[in-house]
Amino acid sequence: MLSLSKHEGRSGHGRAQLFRIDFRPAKDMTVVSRFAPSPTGFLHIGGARTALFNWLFAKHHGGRFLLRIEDTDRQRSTQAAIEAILDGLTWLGLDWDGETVFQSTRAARHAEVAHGLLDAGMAYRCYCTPQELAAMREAARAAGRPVRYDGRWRDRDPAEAPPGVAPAVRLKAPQTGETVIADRVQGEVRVGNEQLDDMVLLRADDSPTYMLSVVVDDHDMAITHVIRGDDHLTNAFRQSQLYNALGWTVPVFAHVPLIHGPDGAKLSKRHGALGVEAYRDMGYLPEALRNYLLRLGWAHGDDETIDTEQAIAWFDLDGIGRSPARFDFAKLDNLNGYYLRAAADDRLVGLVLPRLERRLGYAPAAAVLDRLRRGMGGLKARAKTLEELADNALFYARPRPLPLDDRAAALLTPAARARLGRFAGLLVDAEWTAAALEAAARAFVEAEGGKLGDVAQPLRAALTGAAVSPGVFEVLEVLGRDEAMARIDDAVDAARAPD
RNA sequence: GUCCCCAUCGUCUAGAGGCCUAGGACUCCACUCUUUCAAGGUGGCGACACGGGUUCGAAUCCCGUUGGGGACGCCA
Repeated sequence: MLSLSKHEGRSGHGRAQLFRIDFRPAKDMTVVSRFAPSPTGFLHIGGARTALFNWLFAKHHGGRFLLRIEDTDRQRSTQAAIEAILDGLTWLGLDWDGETVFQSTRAARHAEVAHGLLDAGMAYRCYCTPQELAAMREAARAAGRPVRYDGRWRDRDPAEAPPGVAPAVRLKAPQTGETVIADRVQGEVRVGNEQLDDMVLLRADDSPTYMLSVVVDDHDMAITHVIRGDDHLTNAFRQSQLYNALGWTVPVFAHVPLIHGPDGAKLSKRHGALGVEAYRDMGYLPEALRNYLLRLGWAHGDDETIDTEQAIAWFDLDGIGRSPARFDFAKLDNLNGYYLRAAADDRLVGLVLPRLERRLGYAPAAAVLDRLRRGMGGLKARAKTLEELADNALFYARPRPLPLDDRAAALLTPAARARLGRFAGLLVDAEWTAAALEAAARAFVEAEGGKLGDVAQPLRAALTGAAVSPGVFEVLEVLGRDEAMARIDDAVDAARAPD
């Protein structure tokens, strides 16, 4: 029997020791993890992280990652939410093994287990009405006592049951001693059994409760590791009691701290508790979100940019911290910029195209597509998100004459336009590569006197309509001689137009 | 109210009693590179919540305080 104190269990060192002794899985034990969302809304960012951790853990150990939709609340579960969750996981690249399990289809099995407990005398029928229960809770709260069911039907003769009241089935939970959870993240957590009441297993309509369903399904699906948000930590005590009553092996628990908003409070919609599809729409790459979520509450030394292959090699439960982390868009942006720069140009073109179409109101022409392909290197280096990338790419897609923003207009002074006109004359039969064009520009300013910017900036304004863009000679090359000369002419001609 | 959990720069974190004058990353600032803006490079600002112990020695172990979070449904 292991008799480490709570505190030894909590320290990093002690924890490692504790689990070396207690939890080293048998050599032939295959890890089976699962993600078990309830389809009452989209796949939010916290759920996505939980799914990622489970997925990574299974991959790391060469095990299986299963998906179970906990749709036992028929009122609140929707088909749209199920699809949103599946889409979200798919977009994130978190594939699951085997068929998706729908918990609602297993109600009969759940009830069967509960009735077995009833037959064995380990559960009992409770005839309390909802009103009675509510009154009980209110009285306890008012008296400053713990709020829980008092077990009034636990040993009462069912013959005394009031007529017309359909009973719920409750577990006859231990009333003395304590229940201990050996949690891979939280350490050894214990609670006195007098703190826990007799949980409902079956409702009055014979439908199973979440508490029953989870335990039965995790057991039947042979789940070895339950990794979930630590809002479930107290549920783990009750579930542990149920496992014991059933004589089943308790899985390894790992309760991961929740993600908080920037103000430290529970993540709300305002903070970013959005569906993953919202992050997709905001222009984040799935690999960036995966990396960000991985580092939120988990660390591997000083490593920051960790691709998925590396994450699989490194991920384990010991690296998970126990304090809640706050969601930070600035860091996500930074990581997204990194993965944007690393992404293949063709892939980015595909992602940016629909965004351009939305801005333009029509599908860009083939020539534009070609420009995007060739100009992507300069474009992707300057964006944090695909939305920003699309904004910056717009000048490649817009028809002439290009609208000028204020700073670009300010750049095109009469003198600058005149200079641009003279430079354009040299361009007519120049070799059309960025390097040659830059050399030409340098030669031009050398001859005229002045800095490269004197010609490069007006050129940028003429070509892109903005004062900020990818390298102007790259833009020149990508646009091609005809389009570039036409854009320059537009700007120069405007100089001749009467004010 | 009861129970449980947490506490290192603004944020994410490294940290296993001496390698800590506390490291990295994001943000911010400066410089650099430079045709713009990014990216890159260099540097800077910036933290062990507080109080007691234990110890030759504490960010690290113990106790308490304070602050934060979570759970207390015939929801999941």
